Amino acid sequence: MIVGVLIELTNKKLDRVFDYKVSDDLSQQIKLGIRVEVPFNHRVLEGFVLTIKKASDVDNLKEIIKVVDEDIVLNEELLELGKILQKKTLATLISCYQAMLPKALKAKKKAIVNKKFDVYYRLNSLVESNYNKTQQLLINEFKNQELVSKEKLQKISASSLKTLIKKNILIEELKEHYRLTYDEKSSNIKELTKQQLEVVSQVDLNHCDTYLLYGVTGSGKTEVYIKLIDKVLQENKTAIMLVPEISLTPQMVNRFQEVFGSEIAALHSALSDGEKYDEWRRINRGEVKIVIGARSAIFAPLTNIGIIIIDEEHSDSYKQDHNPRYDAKEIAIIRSKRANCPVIMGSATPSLESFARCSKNVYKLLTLKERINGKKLPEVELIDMNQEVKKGNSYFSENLTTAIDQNLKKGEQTILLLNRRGYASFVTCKNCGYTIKCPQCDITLTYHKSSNVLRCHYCGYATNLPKVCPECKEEAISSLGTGTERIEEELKNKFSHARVLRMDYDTTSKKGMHAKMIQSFKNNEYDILLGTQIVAKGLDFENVTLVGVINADTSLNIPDFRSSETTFSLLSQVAGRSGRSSKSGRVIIQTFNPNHYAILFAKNHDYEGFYKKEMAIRYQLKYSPYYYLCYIKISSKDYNEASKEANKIKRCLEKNLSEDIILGPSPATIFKLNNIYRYGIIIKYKKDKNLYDILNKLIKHYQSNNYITLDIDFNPNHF
DNA sequence: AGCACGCCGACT
DNA sequence: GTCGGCGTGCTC
Repeated sequence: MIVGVLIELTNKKLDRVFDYKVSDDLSQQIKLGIRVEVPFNHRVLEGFVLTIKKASDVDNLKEIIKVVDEDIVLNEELLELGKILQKKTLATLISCYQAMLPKALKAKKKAIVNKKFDVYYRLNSLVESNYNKTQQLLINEFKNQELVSKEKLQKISASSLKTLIKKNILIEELKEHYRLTYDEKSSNIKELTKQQLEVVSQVDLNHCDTYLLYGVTGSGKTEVYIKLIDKVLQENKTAIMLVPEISLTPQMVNRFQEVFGSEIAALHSALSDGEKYDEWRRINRGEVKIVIGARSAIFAPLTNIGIIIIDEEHSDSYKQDHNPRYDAKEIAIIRSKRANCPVIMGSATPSLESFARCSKNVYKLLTLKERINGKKLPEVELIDMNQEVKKGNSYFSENLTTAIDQNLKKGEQTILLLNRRGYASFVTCKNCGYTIKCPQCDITLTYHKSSNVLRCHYCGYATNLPKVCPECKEEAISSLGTGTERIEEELKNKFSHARVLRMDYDTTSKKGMHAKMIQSFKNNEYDILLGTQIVAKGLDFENVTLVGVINADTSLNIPDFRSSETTFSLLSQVAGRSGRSSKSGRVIIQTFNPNHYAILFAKNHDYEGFYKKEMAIRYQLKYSPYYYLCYIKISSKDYNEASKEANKIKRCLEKNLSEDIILGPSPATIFKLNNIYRYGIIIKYKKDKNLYDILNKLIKHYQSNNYITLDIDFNPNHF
């Protein structure tokens, strides 16, 4: 037997199958998609078996060392999906397979995750007639069952257990247990409103259509998902439910576990490697019906899928921002075609791309117009910060200050959003205007007050805050910008008695912290929740009646053609956090651009108005969804080499893609990162007829060039 | 990727 | 002489 093995190395030159002989005693264990250990150029590596055959063109084949798995890791569907993924992303095939698996199951010699075992004992023989005290104990314990856990035998000392095992009276048996446990179901599916039922009835569960569920915040999308999944389970099929990222997953998992109990498995980054490993195997063994997770959960090895749901579909986290740069929404549609089941994408502020597809009848539109409590969306007040600054208010306008004060007095809660996208607290010299940047990445360093260091958010470089300006030598360094810490300080000054909970990347990075904070805010242990975008997403607090946005516009200023869309979406989402229960809510948005359309449409809760306006702009500027974009990044240690090759590539593209628009090369947003210079070329195209061929040729051409690295990103989120 | 091999300069 | 720096080639 000969097998073709795809080895673990991520190198374009090695991204193909290598043949190996299989000894007779290993051949029964060999299956497609299983991991094996092979000798490869003076070392031992792991790889996936992709082909099984009788003969090879290569002579002097080496032999497989061992088979790593008992169960198949990549089933037939995933093997095929990996190849599709490779064609779509132009990443290496091995990286596509690795991306589909939890760390513990990737082909990689290191990264060992153990199974967890419980120790049990079996009573073998007790032949003596006069039982001593321990033996009597044993007889009692084993009266009703064959296996007794170690915990139950605590009355017997460790040393006597040892002797019993030695004498072969007790036999030790290990039983694997999964790290996560789920309680049994504790509640039923909520009664749906007429509007929700209408939506549910419109979904054809036996057809592979894609639906966009456009429902305002608080319209009860989650319950629609639950109802649909319940229907699917009754057909004895399974379901995948994607949520944006960690922040939302625990909540969603809790709600699903109330309804579906232990039929669910979770896959998201808040889990440890071991937990992910266990959850994945529960899925692979067919022990669960529903998988809830972040982006990569779209590759869950479920069989017989009956529905795929993607919540908050506008979130950019469904697109992976490193190789393979896949989009989970695309993968969902591919899998749905194979399973002949629907895909449901839900959002209060759908991505322009998805909404546009509805208007072309590529997706089917489902609408939830009303909030479930019958309440209107909250009144939104815009504050012109230009005027406030003249009055001497820098962070908190008069109106926001009074509103917070009133809320504190009423004992109701407030959420404050600090829009920090593309913006953070940084340090400049008041004298000469010099801004301290990272020596490796050319990125403005972010000031962290608690540790008094400046840090690069891209490479991690850290330095102490200098006393004098490195440029003009004046003692005029001061921190600008508005970090959450700064605002928190200001809040404490203004409302000394308020209990403020700060939530941002720094405070929630520890495992489980995020969920804990949300719970304590829910329990009314705090008056004010202050945070970055993390507070805008899907949270549901009964007692929140005021939402304040400190600085609405920072995300408008980032150099990205989607900045209006992300700003609109963020503001709409956060406004929806207010007044979700019987109490009505209020929203105050502070901005320096009170006339910007993204902010005005958000104020009026007018998604469709925003959609029309933004679509017109995209049309004019030839952006998505009118054109597809492809971003080619050319990077090199050598400044001149990078620019020279980037221009060569541009010329090559122009020659071969006459119908497309080719922009650049221009320095990437971060031109210098880790001492590597980066140029970008943008291709705007309508048809991809020649594009993939040309790009594949370029990749091939540069694969043996040690000075130039090519990176290709279709539908990029960032440049 | 990372190991072997080979070619060159520096040094106990 | 020989240690070690790194450029090049190769991997079933």
